[in-house]
Amino acid sequence: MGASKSESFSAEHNEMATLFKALSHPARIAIVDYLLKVDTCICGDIVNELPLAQPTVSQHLAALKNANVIKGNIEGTAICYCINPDTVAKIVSHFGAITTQLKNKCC
Amino acid sequence: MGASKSESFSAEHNEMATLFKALSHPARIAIVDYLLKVDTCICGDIVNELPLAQPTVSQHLAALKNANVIKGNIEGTAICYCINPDTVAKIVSHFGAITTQLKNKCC
DNA sequence: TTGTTATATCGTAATATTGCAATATTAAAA
DNA sequence: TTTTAATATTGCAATATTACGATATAACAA
Repeated sequence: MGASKSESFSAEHNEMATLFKALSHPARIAIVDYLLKVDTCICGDIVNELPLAQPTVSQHLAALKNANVIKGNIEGTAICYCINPDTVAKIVSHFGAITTQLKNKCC
Repeated sequence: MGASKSESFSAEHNEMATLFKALSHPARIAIVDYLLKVDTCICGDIVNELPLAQPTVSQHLAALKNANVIKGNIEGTAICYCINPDTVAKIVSHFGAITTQLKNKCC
């Protein structure tokens, strides 16, 4: 015992948890932030923007890609990353629902 | 080496990452969901709602409380938990900013 | 005081995450 | 083809998370 008992929870709860886990590291938040700041999606210098070694950044990018937070297109030798607006919309909608439910509370 | 290099990132990035980490487990998503479903904040039966042992649920509640996602008031023998609307507002605002930035993109 | 109920803490095992050096891969450039 | 640049993968050590039995604590009830 020790590992997460994800099978015991609903698919929706697991999906949201996976999404938040992808965003649960400052390096990955910084990557998302950077992708939003840069004008264009065409970029291949994320490694230089972070205080981490190249393999570590590659791992974080893979984690974000795996959770559909970002998309990556191969552009010659480089890779163009950009935010996946669908995933952002999913999170926005999740918190929209929470906000609505909170309005009908006393708290 | 192996631990997170959080000192190397901005306070804001760390804050958001900590918030998302609190929501990065299906049990904690389920707890938030349950607190929103229940009519009143006065509740002390969260343990029975989850497929986990009492100490484990207690740990998850502590994690959510620690990240200010929920608030807990002692009510005799039981404890009344409820969502912290300020933290929800913080996340909503974070994604509001992202959504605005995304609108000015090509992607 | 003694029991009962609700929740927290401790200790520990299983597993997951983080970070990086070394190395591999891939595609364009020379 | 050889070199170069960008990114991915492997292997491994350090650390963090998850889960739970056992036990502690805290407040009310009898």
